[in-house]
Amino acid sequence: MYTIGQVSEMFNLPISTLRYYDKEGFFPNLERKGNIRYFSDNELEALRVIECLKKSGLEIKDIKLFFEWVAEGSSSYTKRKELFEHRKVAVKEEIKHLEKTLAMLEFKCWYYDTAIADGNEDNINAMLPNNLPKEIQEFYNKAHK
Amino acid sequence: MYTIGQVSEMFNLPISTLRYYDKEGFFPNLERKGNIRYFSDNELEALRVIECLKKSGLEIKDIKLFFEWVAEGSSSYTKRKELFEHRKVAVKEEIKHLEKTLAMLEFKCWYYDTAIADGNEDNINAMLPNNLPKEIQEFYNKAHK
DNA sequence: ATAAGACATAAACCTAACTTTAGGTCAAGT
DNA sequence: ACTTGACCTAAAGTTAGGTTTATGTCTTAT
Repeated sequence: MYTIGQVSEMFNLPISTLRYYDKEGFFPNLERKGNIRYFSDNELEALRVIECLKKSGLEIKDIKLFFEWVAEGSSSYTKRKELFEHRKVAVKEEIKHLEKTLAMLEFKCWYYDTAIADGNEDNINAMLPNNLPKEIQEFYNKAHK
Repeated sequence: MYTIGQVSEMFNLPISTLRYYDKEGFFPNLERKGNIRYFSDNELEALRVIECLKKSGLEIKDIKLFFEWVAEGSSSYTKRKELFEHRKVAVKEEIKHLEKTLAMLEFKCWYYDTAIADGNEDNINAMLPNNLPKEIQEFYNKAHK
């Protein structure tokens, strides 16, 4: 059993955020003793799920919906499974998008390394868009496709 | 040369967003003929940089700063290079975080597959936290570390 | 000549996800 | 007795990043 202050430290989340999540109904089984919240492992796992779903791109109102499904019991297993499957697809796409972003960043780092060495961007611009060094050309193409 | 409507289609961005970016100073060399904007390859590349920096987690006000550095010319090459290096680190961290998220999603998919097959969560709960099937245990550990 | 469609501006408006404020309870230490 | 520190609530406030609205211009097709 943990107080809200302890959970705040453990998850590096402001106390106000934990209260907000509670108000949103994310801890339906949270225990209280004399108005004070006590978090159990149950709530810690709920917090991990919240962070996971949030990171996957789900909005708070839809995470709320998920916790309503949990409250419905075993009849909602299939719905819950499908939610996680869809989130998996979304996260995989997001990672791909970030890898494209990374390619642009690699290109730009090379660009400025070269510009610093040359003192100007003339040589680089002469190589664009198809005569860059092999490895850099790959970054460039990935970032521009 | 492209009109704002064409660029909007090409980048799948609302016209209002392009005007907003312009107002923020992201297209310092944008040409106008009789008050109408004409976007060149220059501005398209600026848009790619904006999307890249935004995706990397940079705020609009800091992207603004970057375009001010560009306007300063070659004296800001080093600053610009450092910005891209830092963004690279940030994106790599973000990808790692998403991979952890993905591990949680994989675990949850298995969890509900099993719950659906069993009709309840009892068997699963008996395996937690250390006696899961090998592959699933790895997802679980990654998601809970 | 008039209606439609693409362009323009300034300024007000919107939304999500918190965060802050103002006020209060309660237990422990000095 | 009183101050400190951790907890509580309800309600108002904040912020980023656009988006919408109201109004107007200009060109082109009917």
